[in-house]
Amino acid sequence: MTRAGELNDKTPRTERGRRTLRKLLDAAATEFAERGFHEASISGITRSAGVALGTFYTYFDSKDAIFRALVSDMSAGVGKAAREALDPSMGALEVERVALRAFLEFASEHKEIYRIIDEAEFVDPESYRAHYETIGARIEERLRKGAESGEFLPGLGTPEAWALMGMNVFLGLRYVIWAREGDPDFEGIARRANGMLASGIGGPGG
Amino acid sequence: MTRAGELNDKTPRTERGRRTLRKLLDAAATEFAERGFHEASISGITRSAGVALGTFYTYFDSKDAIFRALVSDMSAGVGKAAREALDPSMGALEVERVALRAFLEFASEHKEIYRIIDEAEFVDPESYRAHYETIGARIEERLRKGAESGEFLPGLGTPEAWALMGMNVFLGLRYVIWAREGDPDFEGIARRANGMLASGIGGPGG
DNA sequence: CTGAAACCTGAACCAACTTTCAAGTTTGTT
DNA sequence: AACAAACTTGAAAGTTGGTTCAGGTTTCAG
Repeated sequence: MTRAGELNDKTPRTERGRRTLRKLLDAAATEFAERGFHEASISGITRSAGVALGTFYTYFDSKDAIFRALVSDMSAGVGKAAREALDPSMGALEVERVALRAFLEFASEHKEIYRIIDEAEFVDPESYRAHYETIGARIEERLRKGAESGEFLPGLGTPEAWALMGMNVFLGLRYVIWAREGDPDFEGIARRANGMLASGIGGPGG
Repeated sequence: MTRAGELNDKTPRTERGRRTLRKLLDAAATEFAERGFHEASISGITRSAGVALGTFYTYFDSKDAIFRALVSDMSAGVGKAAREALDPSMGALEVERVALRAFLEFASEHKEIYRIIDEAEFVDPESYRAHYETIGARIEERLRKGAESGEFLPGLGTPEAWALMGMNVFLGLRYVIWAREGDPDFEGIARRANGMLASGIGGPGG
């Protein structure tokens, strides 16, 4: 089985090997995104990578294995993109606005990532869960800091973090994956979500 | 192909036929929920339904077809459960709290539905999208009414509706599907989400 | 009662993929 | 240059499971 390490021994030792591995991963990303895990075929991946079928097994033990490798790569990529957009000098609310905007932009440029991570719910449930738990924890930590600085209410915790994460994910689903003609731009969406987050939707009596 | 109608002609004409159809649908729900679409097999479904393999094709054209039939059944079921919990005499904010609570309760009692609807993203994308667009539209309509009565801010629209839907779905994911020892109960979750919705998480300066 | 339509049966067909493997080529080190 | 390890190749083995079908059984209207 070999989980966790996943290095397994199949790590390439030569320059050529590293190039081939990368070609396979890139081809797999496209293939899985376009056809979905089950429709995608290893021969499709190797064809599109320009290598022979058997070569695949030099680098991965199975179709599942390459899918898992991809998910963990991508999950890391999402986190990185978010962190890079943020800046410690921002206010807590501003951080949330910028994070959402960066997320929408990133999703828009890497739609394939989203299909693949979503499909992980079925192909590799553990990674899927780990992905959201990690992001959720990161958001919760931001809320805690915001409360500490007095910008947010005290007592915010896991439920608020997951609610916020769900907001972001569904705005991505609607305005990136299922975007329509005439939809507001990402900045506009981020602003509205941020307004909602700041003071809710209740009237002045709130 | 035959979409939409899906009656196709395979509708049973006799009492025995209707019974067999029901047995197949029930067996399929269990089978798909436990194993997922691709791992599930038609022979598994027929075995668990207690009929011969060939009988399956008396009622459905393919594995996809029975999956679609299931998704549309279940999507309707979710909507019905939500509507039944609501009551026109409730205030707008109260409606949202009760709706979330009902959703969490329903999800908790029908976890299989959630796995199946989620998998529809890959097996039957149109139904998946239709499912969320329908719910989103329903929420948007509730927000509009709340704004009209003055209980909600004016100008709420699709972004707020999808944000709210995302909150609910992710709270379901975390507190129903991935529930942990010591988590707050559904009422508690619904209250916290409702507080967030009412006045946001910004401090008094909000 | 009766016959036609509806329904049921399960072995066999079939297409599609994943995975293996033995033989050849390239790379990099000594 | 020379050799071992790394890498590549693609045909073929092996699975798996959806779908078909010809023949039997049950249902039910007339």
